[in-house]
Amino acid sequence: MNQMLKLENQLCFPLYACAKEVVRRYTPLLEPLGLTYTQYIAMMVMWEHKSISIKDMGKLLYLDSGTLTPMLKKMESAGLICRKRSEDDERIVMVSITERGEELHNKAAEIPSKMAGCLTLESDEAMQLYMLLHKLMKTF
Amino acid sequence: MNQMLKLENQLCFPLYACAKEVVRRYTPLLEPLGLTYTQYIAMMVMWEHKSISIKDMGKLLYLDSGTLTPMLKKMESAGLICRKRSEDDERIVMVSITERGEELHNKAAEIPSKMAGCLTLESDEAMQLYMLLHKLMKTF
DNA sequence: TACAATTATATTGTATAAAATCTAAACTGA
DNA sequence: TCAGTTTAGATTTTATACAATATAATTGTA
Repeated sequence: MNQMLKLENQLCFPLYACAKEVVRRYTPLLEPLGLTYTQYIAMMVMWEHKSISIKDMGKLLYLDSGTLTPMLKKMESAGLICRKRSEDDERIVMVSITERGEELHNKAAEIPSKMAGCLTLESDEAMQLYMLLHKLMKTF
Repeated sequence: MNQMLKLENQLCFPLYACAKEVVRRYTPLLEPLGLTYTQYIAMMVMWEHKSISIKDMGKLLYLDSGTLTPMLKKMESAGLICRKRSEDDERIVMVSITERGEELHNKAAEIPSKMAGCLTLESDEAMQLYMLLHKLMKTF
């Protein structure tokens, strides 16, 4: 049996499994905010940028319009953001944060520390992991 | 603005984004085998175990029956595996690899090295990442 | 041995994801 | 200037994922 084709010898599998499990741990923390994980990272973009095109949000989140369009429409009907075509260039849809979206920022404040408390890495290990993942991301 | 609620300060986001991008890089490599990434890791389990219950496969892959049941049915109709209820305990569905499933093992042999070639990590960095992810997985 | 609790899988509903295709708007060069 | 190309989003299709619920088989126990 090809040893490389064993799960335990794979680098990509723990990456895939860890990511899923971490996202799953977010679910109960985000539920009171009415957000899914993907919506939460979209809100992070909105809290920082206030207004941004769908294209630029897609670059930041590594998501395409097939994922973003329906999700942003849901978030709009939840009153967190609004979508409006740019007047300069009608191809571009600008997404802007609403009052209601800003209010969620306070409620979300405690989430990062709560998540950090769930994970078993020491802070130097977390930093190492952070750097390795960023280096790996440069591949893409 | 809460600095912790910025994408760039998150540990979980690069984990999530990396995992997605890596899986995306598998797609063209797996296409000739007619497999998706999730089906590929399920085949890894089958190549190693030959026969296993859905429950045990779920533990290995961190997937539940809601994901596995429909996927394994597809893989069965593709002739890669067969599903059969255990005679000892009718609740258990045993999944077994077929000839056709075994044949795919050879075709898959070159995939791990091709993927490794796509990634920009040095081998010691890859090993570090491997260990950190496994440590993180122990949280779950 | 009934019967409550547990277990393994299946089903349903909701939410991503990504590839492929489509559409309308904007750009570009002869 | 206008046909061809590019670009930004939307749509469609297919495939996960997971929570919640349902169901049938098995087990534990009074």
